[in-house]
Amino acid sequence: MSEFNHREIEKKWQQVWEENQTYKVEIDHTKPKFYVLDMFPYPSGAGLHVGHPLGYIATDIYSRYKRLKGFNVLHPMGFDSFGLPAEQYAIQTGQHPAITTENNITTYISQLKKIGFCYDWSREVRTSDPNYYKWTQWIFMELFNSWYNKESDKAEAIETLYAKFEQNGTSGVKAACNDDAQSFTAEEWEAFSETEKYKISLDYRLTYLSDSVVNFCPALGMVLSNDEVKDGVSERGGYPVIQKKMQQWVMRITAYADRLISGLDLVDWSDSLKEQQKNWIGRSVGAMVKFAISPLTPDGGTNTAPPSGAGATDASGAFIEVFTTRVDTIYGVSFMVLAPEHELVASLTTPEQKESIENYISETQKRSELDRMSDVRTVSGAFTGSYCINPFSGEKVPIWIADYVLAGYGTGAVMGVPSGDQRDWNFATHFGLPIVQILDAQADIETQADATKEGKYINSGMINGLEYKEATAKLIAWLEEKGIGKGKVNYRLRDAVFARQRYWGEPVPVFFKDGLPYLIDKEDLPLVLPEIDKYLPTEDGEPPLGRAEGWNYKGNEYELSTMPGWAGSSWYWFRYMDANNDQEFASKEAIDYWQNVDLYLGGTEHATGHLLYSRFWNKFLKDRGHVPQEEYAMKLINQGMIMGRSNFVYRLKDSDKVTFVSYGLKDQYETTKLHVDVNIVDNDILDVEKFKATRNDIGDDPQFILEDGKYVCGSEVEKMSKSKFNVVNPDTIVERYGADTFRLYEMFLGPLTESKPWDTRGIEGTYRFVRKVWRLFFDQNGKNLVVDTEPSKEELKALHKTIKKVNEDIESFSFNTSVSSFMICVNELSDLKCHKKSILEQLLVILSPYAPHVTEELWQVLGHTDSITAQQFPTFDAKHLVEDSFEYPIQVNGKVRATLNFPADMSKEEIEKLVLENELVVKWLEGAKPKKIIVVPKRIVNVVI
RNA sequence: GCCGAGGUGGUGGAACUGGUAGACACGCAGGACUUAAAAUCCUGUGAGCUUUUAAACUCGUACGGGUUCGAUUCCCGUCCUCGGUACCA
Repeated sequence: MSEFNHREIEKKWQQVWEENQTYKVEIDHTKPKFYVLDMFPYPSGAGLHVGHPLGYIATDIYSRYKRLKGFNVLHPMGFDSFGLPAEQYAIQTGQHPAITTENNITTYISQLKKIGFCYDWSREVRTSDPNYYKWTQWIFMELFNSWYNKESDKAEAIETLYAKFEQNGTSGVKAACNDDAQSFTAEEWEAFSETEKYKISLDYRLTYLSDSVVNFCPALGMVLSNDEVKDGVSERGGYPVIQKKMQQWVMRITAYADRLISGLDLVDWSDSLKEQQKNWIGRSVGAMVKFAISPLTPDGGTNTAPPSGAGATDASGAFIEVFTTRVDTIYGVSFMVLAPEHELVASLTTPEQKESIENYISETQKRSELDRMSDVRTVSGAFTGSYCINPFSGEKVPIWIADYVLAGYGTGAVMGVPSGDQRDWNFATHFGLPIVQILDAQADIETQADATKEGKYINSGMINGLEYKEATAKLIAWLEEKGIGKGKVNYRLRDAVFARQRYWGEPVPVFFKDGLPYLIDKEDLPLVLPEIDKYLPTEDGEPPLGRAEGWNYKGNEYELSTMPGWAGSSWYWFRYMDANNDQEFASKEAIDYWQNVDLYLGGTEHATGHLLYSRFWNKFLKDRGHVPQEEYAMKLINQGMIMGRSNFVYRLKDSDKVTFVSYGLKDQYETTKLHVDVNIVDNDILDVEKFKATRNDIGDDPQFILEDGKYVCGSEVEKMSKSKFNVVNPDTIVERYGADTFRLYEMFLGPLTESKPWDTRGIEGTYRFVRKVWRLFFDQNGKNLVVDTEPSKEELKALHKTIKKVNEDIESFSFNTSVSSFMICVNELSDLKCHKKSILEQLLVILSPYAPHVTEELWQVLGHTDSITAQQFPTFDAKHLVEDSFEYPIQVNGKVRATLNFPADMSKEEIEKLVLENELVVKWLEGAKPKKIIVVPKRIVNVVI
């Protein structure tokens, strides 16, 4: 084959690799292991677009590179195949999601195979496969059978908790548990029935049932994601959506909050990602404070304040508990705000306020949490009519409700300190509540809040004259002494809801008996998703699984919700280690060898979802002795998104005939901008005939106002999506330019971690590059040019420069600049007319991770019979980079203060002359403190002090 | 709103620790080869301006300030774009 034909070459080598199982990986103790993982995709119906493979190409290059460096590389691929879109499609068409998912995966695999990845496909996993989700369910059961012991700081089997209760009851037990868990003695424990004991244990287990708020659409009878809700109505149908409490399975991720923070020190992730996770967990140190409720007097008013400094809760014992990070500002409290969902709201509302409170609550129910947080400009709230007592000052504090307080964070109640918090200040100003200065350093609290911790306290009772630290300590000590509060660490992180009211997910291996949840027998795993007739909720609003006939466990009802999307993806990297094991989720031998992921690559959009949940599960599995490492992803890279480049046509408004005007002339008319399929646009020039033929919404005889006989389209960069007609399919690109060119171009587009637009035009450059590589081996007539002679100095220099650069670039994930280096190298070798075997051999090896097919082919042209994948990455030899410069010391006052570098071909005399001519520089150095010298090989450029 | 990232020619981007801004590539223009096209090769290409030429000068890294002999790079402020914001995966 002497004519370059990417189709033949790529087809041939993909076949050879498949037949020889070139990329099959086995445990091999003679080599160091290296585990490269991509975040596995959700197989959507639209197939892959050119944005998806970006990360896969990067990891593929890295894997191939590591292999050339002598590592045993695990590089698998699989599918996160449970999800909403397949279910949505099923609702619309009645097609079983398993079938559409299967089809989509088939498409994905064929698309991926065309790009020439070195995946070991024998290890493929699918989260929707019962052989896989058997183990997802198994992990769920392990979590259910565990509790978190804060003393040993790890999860333990629930039996150890029973043992502790038997010995000392709840005293001395430090557990992550539900807030309402009760206390009891060992004797009381013994007296409980088995059922009662079990019921108590439910408050401690790492998965538990809890009430949480969801978007519920009564018209659709469905729970919706925030995604599916737009402006308070459902995206589909536009029906109203309300916030509704629902009992759901929840995972106690908060037990791991501190370890999720400290574990970040063990991994090599970007600071910004670590920052995002830390902020998401949101550890804050503060205090819990109870505000006694001032009881209603018989005439409907409230009591006057009790004597100041009373502290103790009053006779009724009712109180509101708040969490605050600024207990030091407590003397500045001028109101109390509850979340509208707070459980005390109903009982606190006085008859006069009932109507306004109820109106406010119904308004709030229409707004999602995101709306409530985003919109800080609109201050809203309602007064309950009741008051509580500031335990320190004894002052009467009015109780309000407002939707800027969220039920899910802290206690769902906030003490309002308008002088120290801007949102409180806005609230107080809006409703005419007092603003009290509490620190002498607070400035200008008439116009805005000042959150300073500087200065000394004023108007602040027992802490007047103190500073922040002592004041906080004194207040907390007093609270703890009186038993009305305590210092507390709080987290923004909430326990993770582990249920979806949907069909297409893992069934939860739980049944209910006498209202209590029980696990099914492990022998009965997997609990396989049952067939149902329709994928909609039942008439009485139960999840779709409620439709399944005979869906019960030995006569007991199964849990009807399924697991969330993040379940299957929270442990999948272990499954790849031993993907076909039906005895364990992975064998001990495999886990011991592969340990954890050395390089993990995926989008930054997973920062606070998947990447937190999966770390949680990994830590849990480690605590229970199933896996060895505290963290599973040692190095993480976030690839950027590839955006689409949309094209537009401009349609005249108010015109009898359908008329489109070219981009350059559109400003002379009133036009409407319309998306046009980028696949019928070349270089921004519209193929008018194809446009006419493919659009049926433009009439029979559309008119075009052209410029220079062409219709020029406008363009914009947007997210790639079908609806924007800007999707580019990798298959088309691979067919036309080849996988090697495609791989090189994806890398050449820009830095891996940044988002960048796809522009098919630019691919010509890398296509030319690949053909230039071919031209180093064959001339235009297909004559083999390769000679086996000694390479010249220049040739070695060009090669080794590139070896060095490419090596450094791959290690630092700068794939874009290494492609540039290859281009420069090949240009230089072409200019030198270099066709020498020893140079070309090494060039092929370093290029092979990027362009595996063409290099494999040319490797054979050089007379080899083995695969290029079995080679060693060549070592860079510095001696070939001819010294361009040498050092020349600059003396100032007889002392060497600096050295300048000069081109090697300059004579001593010339340098003397230059230095003299640059007397200024030297003199300037004299008066300065030399810090650093910039070395520029070509010429003296600059001196830095 | 909050958290995180980013903004450099017509376009994608390069520039190592603060030291010649625009590497490499696309596009465009001109040329060679060709009956022609494709392919290939060569030259030019940030803006402005002076000059017959050679060449030089001024401006220029979102905007406004600051630090520095020197800023795309560091600091403060503003604007814009993207990701996340807990049931998309």
